[in-house]
Amino acid sequence: MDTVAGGASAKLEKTFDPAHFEERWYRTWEEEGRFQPVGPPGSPRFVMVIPPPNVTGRLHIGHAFGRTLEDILARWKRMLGYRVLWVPGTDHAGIATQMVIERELAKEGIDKFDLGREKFIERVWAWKRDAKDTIQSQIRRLGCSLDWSRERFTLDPDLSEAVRHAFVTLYHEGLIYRGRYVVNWCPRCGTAVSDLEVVHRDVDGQLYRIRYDVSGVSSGAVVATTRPETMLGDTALAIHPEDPRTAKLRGKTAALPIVGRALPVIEDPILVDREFGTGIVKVTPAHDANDFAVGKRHGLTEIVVIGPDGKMTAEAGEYAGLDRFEARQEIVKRLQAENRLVGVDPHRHSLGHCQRCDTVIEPYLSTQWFVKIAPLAQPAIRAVEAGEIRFVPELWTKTYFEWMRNIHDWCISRQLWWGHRIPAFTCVNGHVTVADSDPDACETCGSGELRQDPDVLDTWFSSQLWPFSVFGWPKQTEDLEDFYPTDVLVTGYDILFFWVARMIMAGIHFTGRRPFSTVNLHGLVRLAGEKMSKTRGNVVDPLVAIEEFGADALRFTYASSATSGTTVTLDRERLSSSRSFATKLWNAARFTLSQLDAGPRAEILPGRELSLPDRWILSRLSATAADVNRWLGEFRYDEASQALYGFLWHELCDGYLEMVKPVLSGRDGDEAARETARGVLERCLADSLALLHPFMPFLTEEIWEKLTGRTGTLIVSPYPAGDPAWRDLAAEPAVERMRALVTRVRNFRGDRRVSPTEPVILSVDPASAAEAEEIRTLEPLLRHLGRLADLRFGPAADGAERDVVSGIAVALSLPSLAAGANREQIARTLSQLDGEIGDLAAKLQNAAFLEKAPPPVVEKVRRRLFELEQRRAALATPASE
RNA sequence: AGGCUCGUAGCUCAGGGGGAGAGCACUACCUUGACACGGUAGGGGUCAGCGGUUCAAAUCCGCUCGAGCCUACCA
Repeated sequence: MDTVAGGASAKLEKTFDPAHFEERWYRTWEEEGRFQPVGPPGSPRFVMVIPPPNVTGRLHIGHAFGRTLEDILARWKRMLGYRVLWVPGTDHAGIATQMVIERELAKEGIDKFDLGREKFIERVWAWKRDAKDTIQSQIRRLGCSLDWSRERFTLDPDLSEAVRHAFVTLYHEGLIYRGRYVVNWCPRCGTAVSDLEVVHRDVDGQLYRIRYDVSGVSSGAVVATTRPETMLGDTALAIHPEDPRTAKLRGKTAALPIVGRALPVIEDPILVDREFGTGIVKVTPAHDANDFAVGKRHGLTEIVVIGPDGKMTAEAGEYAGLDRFEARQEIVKRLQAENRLVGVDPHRHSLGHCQRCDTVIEPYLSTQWFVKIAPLAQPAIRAVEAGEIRFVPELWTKTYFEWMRNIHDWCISRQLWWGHRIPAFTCVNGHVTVADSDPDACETCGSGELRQDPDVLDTWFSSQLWPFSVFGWPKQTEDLEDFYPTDVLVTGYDILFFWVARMIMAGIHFTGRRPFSTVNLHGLVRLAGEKMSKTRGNVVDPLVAIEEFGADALRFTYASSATSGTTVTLDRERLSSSRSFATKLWNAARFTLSQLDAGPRAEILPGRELSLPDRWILSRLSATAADVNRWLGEFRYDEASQALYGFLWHELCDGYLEMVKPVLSGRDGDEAARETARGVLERCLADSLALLHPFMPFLTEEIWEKLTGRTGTLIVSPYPAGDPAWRDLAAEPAVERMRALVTRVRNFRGDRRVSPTEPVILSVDPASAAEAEEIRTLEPLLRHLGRLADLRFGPAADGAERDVVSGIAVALSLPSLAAGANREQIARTLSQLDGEIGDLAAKLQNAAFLEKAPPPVVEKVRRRLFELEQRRAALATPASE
């Protein structure tokens, strides 16, 4: 359909089909540079960086949720006149992506070691290009207004340079060190992982009690362990220095079963809990972080018996080559045979699993790189304490402090191929050189024989630089100057520690400034009660939802589901209801456009005489606009979308549209009123489109074009703030009273089970002249909407049913049918009234209430009691039939 | 083991010291010229339980029960 520019005469298709225009509008916006910041540097700006999705495959509905919220903010701020920049990009996601490629290779029967590091990395790059395209097209379909000309990838040359510079800087500051420690090791992934990448889960295991012989102590020493296979690496037994139960073991030497090694009995008050088990602990420094610390304190040997592949090492003697869990069974069997197994008890305990592949994590002694984190954490804690960075919802502040104040050093080296190679070079003499560019010679001894560390960095080491590396840091670029620090970061709370906390630390450390001022943490998306997660594979593609319901409906569903809680439930019913809402808007627009066949009229409003309904809907529009702005300012997307839903559907469509249909029909011959109503209608539609645009950009832009004749300009049109001059505190209650009267009439028919078209006679007996005047003004509407046979002023006629509505005494009757009053219904209402009247009366007899409650509250209770009593009196008066 | 969050209508969830709310679902009626992805009206809740503070508690405090999440080196 061709568009007609310059008038509001264009028609909308009868049926609403989002697929018809969504892609077209995205293309238009992009071609016209709407996603790029416009305006001179220094003018008010709004900057966000996307949380870069992993290039592991496709976007799932959780990502789409976060991006929708960001786009709502971006579009809102853009319409408010800010210079908006939202930077897109993707994350190489080291371990996650490497796993995906390994799986792909496995399908082809290829082992990555046969392929070799370089060829493997080539494969990943090829994969990455496809995945990036997929993700980008998904984000486009969602309508996100990202500036694609600035798209970044964490492995881009300049971003890699930033990573290297960060590493080198921290190293020279003494904040990165290399050392041999027990780390979390995933035998399947073949790499160390950080504490955060270990998922703890309770599992049912066994606690084995094993007797070790001790020279001079006939009973020996019984130790308890959940991991008998590690005993092969025992190098001591430990007791508490003040435990009388184990005092006889002091200074003795034990013999390690199976192996026969002599184990000193050491005393360590930190390791040994006197309350637990036998009070004797086997010490395995190479396979337990606590034992490692004890080993350091007591100078114990570290014997590695489980290798990086999870199999027993040569140190394990006859068990060498066995898988760690097989070895456990064999050792238990052997101990049993040797009569050393004193007992086995079921034992439920927490066990670490690999976040990526769920393999049981092995504490493994190896040489790794670490970030000394405490000096970085301090300023990051202070920034939040000082309010320079704010979390929304606020409750996350506590969680942040909790973690930051108990933070541990961060293991950043990964034994992977996909990622940023660690810029450390070791010479033949073992000296380490760390530099921004590859060194030719060792900086200590000048040796030219250098070998770069084969490991790569934890993905999050590069992600933490994202808010400034995307702008060219460490170079002092214009972009960095202009767009950093950013304003708002929107992300899921699940990466508060992984990413947000680390960005705050890195941002402050490297740039001296907080990376953003507000962190909006949203909940995690569940679909039909099922938990979403990348590794579980039950992800749902947002494109499927877009194809079925339209991007606008998906977005509106996200917005209205975005409560401040920790989970967001996405279900089909909700999507379907959002689509209905889109359809409702479409049809309201169709109707409005059909009334505006001679061009726009909103500008004629100033100086015109407005009817009560006109004043009412403009007042509601103004209030709604103010509310939406306020809610968005508080990141309450749910409240904002609800306000719009309520206004558009229940006030504009159900209310105003129905009220003005008689005027618009022209049958009453009041041309001036008709023109005014058209103007009001146009104003309401235009502002509704603008208000809804951040939530439903495609549909609103489509209608906007038909309404204004301006193509693709809604995205940069001003966002309605809610004109206070339109607030009308007289029109609102007047129209609402009238609506209540109409409802009462319909209700009356319903009680009597007569047709909605059955004429009813309504008598009203206003208490004041002002009220009478108000009702007379609204009389045509009351007659029309209530389908009244007659509207009479004065006391109730014989046979009528009496009531009080909004303080107005009314009487209802059916002229045609002698339908008797619905006694049951009335009796039920009366008993409800009696209950409430009793409560209120008791309140007013309570001296303490009268004395202590604020006068307005007391007054309110009085008024309400009065109204209820009026109603009771009216209803209780038997109609004189 | 600690910490956090949550228990409100059949479902999903807002609200949060003074008259229990929304959307969906449900019931009845309505082919009214924007819309049946519609309209009109209606039913439905001792706001998890117990105790406390208060003139007043769904709302604040404590405890109990239940659910979820996070952190943690208990052999």
